[in-house]
This record gives sequence, C-alpha cells and structure tokens, in this order.
Amino acid sequence: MSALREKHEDGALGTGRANVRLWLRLLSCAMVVEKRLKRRFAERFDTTLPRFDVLAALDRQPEGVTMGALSRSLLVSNGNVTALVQTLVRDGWASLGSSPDDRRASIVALTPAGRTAFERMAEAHHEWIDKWLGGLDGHERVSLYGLLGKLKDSIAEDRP
Amino acid sequence: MSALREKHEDGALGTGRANVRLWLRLLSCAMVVEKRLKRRFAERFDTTLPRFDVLAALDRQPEGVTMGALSRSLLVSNGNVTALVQTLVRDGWASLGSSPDDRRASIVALTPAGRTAFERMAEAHHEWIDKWLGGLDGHERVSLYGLLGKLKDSIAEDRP
DNA sequence: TGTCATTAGTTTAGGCTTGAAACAATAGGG
DNA sequence: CCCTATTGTTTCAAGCCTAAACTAATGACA
Repeated sequence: MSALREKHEDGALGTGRANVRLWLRLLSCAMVVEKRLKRRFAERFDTTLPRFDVLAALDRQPEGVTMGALSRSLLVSNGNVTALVQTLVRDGWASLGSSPDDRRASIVALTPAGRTAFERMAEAHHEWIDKWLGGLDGHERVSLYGLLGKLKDSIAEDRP
Repeated sequence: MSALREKHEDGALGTGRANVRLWLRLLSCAMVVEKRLKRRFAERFDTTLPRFDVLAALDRQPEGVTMGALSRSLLVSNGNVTALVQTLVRDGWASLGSSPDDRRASIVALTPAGRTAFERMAEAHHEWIDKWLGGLDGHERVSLYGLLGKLKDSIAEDRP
C-alpha cells in the first residue's frame, strides 16, 4: 500500500526524493571542500577565498577589466566586488584606474605584487584540490565531469 | 615539446588541472542552485535557506535537540545556530527549553506553526529541485549519486 | 540642445558565517 | 569540600553577500 501510494504520488516522471538526495550530496561535497579551502587560505596566506577568486579572475585578464565584467564573471553582486577590490587595492595587490573611453567605468588590474601572491596561492590551491579529489581514478573523474556538465545544462535550461 | 613538458610536470600520478576543473564545475553547480533557492525562499516564503535548514533538522527530531547537536548536524558554528534559532523563536516557529538533565543545555524543538510552515516549504523545495535536476535520466542520476559518494569518501579520507 | 532612459559603480541595511573570548554548569580528582 | 578542566552556550568583531537606493556618465532622440 505504501509502495503503491508512493508510486502514484511520484507519477510517471517522478523520482521520489532522489533528486533532493542528489542535491544534498552535491551540496555537502561542495561545502566541505569550500570550508576547508577557506581555513587553509586563512592559515597559510592570511587571506580569504573570495579575494583569491578575484585574483584568479584578474590573472586571466592581464590588461584589466571593468568592475561590472568582474562582477559578472565571478557571479557575485556589484557591491560585493566593490568591497573586495577595495581591500585588494589597500593591500597593494590590485590597482584601480579609469577607462579612457567611459568615465563611469573603473578598470581593475593585478599589480606585480598581486600576481606574485596569486601564483603562490594558486599552486597551493592546486595541490590541495589534487589531494582531496585524488580518490577518484581517471575514468571516474571524466565521468563525474561529464555528468556535472549535464547537470549544469539541466539547471540552465530552467531559468524563470 | 609542450605536451612532453606537461606530462613531465604532472608526474606519474598527476592529473594536470583536471581536478581543479572538476572542482570548479562542482562548485558552480552548487552555487547556482543555492542562489536560486535563496531567491525563491525569500520571494515566496519571506525566509532564508539557513532557516529552512534548521527547520528541516528539527523536523527530523520531534522531541527536540540540544543546540550543540543541532550545530553539529548542520555543520555550522555554535554561535551561528544560536542566532538562527533566536529568529525562529521570535517568529514562533521554534521553542527553546532547558534540559532537565543538564542545566547548561538548551533544547530546541519545532512548534506546530513551525512544522506547518516547514511542510509547506519542503514541498516547494522538492518541486524546485525536481525541476532543476530533471534533465538527468534515472541512470545518470544514479551514476552521479554514486560518483559523488566516492568523491565524498575521497574528501573525507584526507582530514588533517 | 534638452530630456530621459540606460548603464557603471558605490553606498547602505540586513542576514549569514566564523573563531575567539566570556560565562555558566558539570565532573573529576585531591 | 574545593580546585580545575571540560562542556554547552552566548556574545562579539570581522568578513562575505545581496537587494535596493543613490550618483554620475552615457546615449538616443526630438
């Protein structure tokens, strides 16, 4: 009876709570790794993950980017980027200039000190991730990467 | 030459930046879903995801739990749970009492209003997740779930 | 040129999160 | 019975994050 009831509630396309369990497991993996990274960045480099994310984005754009472009590439709000960049400028890791084309726009770029700091951190970041994800063999890694790609598409499909 | 160099740098066990790419994709999926959930909870229920998480944890323990147990089950700090529970008590969704065994311990439990609110939200949460993850078929879902389990184990293996 | 919508960025108010420090109650010797 | 370490919880400072309100510059158009 209970089994029938469940089947009926799920309907033809239903998945019970499988999707929710999948989501919770995904979230759990992401949270654990993120919290560990956060702690490591604080301990070894006295900085934070969001600041590292900004440095990484800037490292990919040697000529500098506008605040808006940075905000979009990091998927965080404009105001948040403003605050993060301010601290990086204060610490001498980023520089802020005006665009010659558009007086509204600010161009933010990595300083040499910022680039050096980023490279040191990126290497450690790489090693930590390799260690934590090292339990998957090559086949599993490729599989998981592909499935996450499908998941990403599925998520992107529904945007109201 | 470049290919050889890369191979050499990676070493026998190396994976290039495959693990980092995998991590970034995983993080991206988690972030997108989490931000969407956050917006939905705010729009439709005028509440937040962390508050929902607390309600969900309390729903699983009808007799109530101590703050410490709640903190551990949610993987957040003690001080954080204190603040979240205070807002739930203020809104009449949770009640806070003392343990008869240990006068230091507080026991937090769902109120009837809290249970009702949670059930409404859980249903919507379920539907949203089903919709966003619906692009995966049953086989893919099982595969992904299994691989994330392996990943979880791999992450848990290394805890310094 | 004058008006007005749009766009870039900052500011502000409010919520989440943590780690450290403070407090209170308990438990275990001596 | 006291002293001390431990445990459960709260408080606090600092940083992240967002949405909304705001300023300033741009661009379209009459």
